[in-house]
Amino acid sequence: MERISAAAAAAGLSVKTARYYADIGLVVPSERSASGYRLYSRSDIAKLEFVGRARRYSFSIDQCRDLIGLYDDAQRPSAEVKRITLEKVAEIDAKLAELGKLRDELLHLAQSCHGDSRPDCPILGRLAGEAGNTPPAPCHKTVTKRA
Amino acid sequence: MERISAAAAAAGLSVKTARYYADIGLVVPSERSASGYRLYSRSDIAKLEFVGRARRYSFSIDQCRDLIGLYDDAQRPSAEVKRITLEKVAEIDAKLAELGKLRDELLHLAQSCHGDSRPDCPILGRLAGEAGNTPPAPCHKTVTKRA
DNA sequence: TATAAACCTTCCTGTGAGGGGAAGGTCAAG
DNA sequence: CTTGACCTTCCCCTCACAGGAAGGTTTATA
Repeated sequence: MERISAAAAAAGLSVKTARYYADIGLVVPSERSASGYRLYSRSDIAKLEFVGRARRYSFSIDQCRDLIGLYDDAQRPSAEVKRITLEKVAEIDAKLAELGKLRDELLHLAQSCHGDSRPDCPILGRLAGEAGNTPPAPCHKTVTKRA
Repeated sequence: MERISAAAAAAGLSVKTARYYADIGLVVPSERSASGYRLYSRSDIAKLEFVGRARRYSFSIDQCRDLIGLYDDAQRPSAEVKRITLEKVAEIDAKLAELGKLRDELLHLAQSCHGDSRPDCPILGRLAGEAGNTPPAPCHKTVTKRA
């Protein structure tokens, strides 16, 4: 039975985060000491680690709740876990598409700006609603290399 | 001089959003009616549109504040605007890299899961901290086509 | 044994960018 | 004169915590 700072450290989380997870009922330590200290069992700490990892994989707290439920349920069908994971992948894909489009448009704007000390600036012109020549066609063949 | 709902509609924003921008001093309507109604001039509405567009380009409110300042300043050097824009592009690139890595790892996990009704699931195993075979190498050559 | 340091507790506030809704004032049409 | 569509301010909610205050507990040291 570890106290909160040891448990959080073991799971790679901050004390604040561990306390928060306890408050919202995500990972509730199985015991309290006589003086009211939260006491984390080995299994509690494993759950903290689990959630920490899932959060780093960008699962939301609600999704973590689902995953912990499945993790706790020895009878869970793996299909459910796979479904949630693929859902997350789709989410990320949508975000990637949106951000990629944004990036391309902004870069296009920046490239069309001479960027000197003259006040004339096509970026502001565009933001101000000027027509601009051809709204950067969704040319997503050239993807900037990531990492 | 338009009242807030007409102004917001013209700029493609919600009334709440327009009011918020006024509250935080981002786009303050130039007049108030005798009864206290916010009254937006043509130029105020243009600024609302400007900010709306910049927000859609994922500029933060603070960045919008900078951009509006430059937009208002007829003497601004376009270099400053270009700098902010390229800064934003770099920000987005970082986000894209991070999300791309996440996506690849999650997809790798999902693909290694048979996804049937059996309880055995490598995704949960991995989240629970099992070693797993080779943490998905940062193979960023195959990027999912966006859009 | 006294005390200081290092823990722990609960409670409150703040973040970004607004959304939802209550209570109440204003304005045009019927 | 009343209805309904506007408008105002005010306050609480979101998400996933972080920061800090006030006060209790435990442990190490002088």
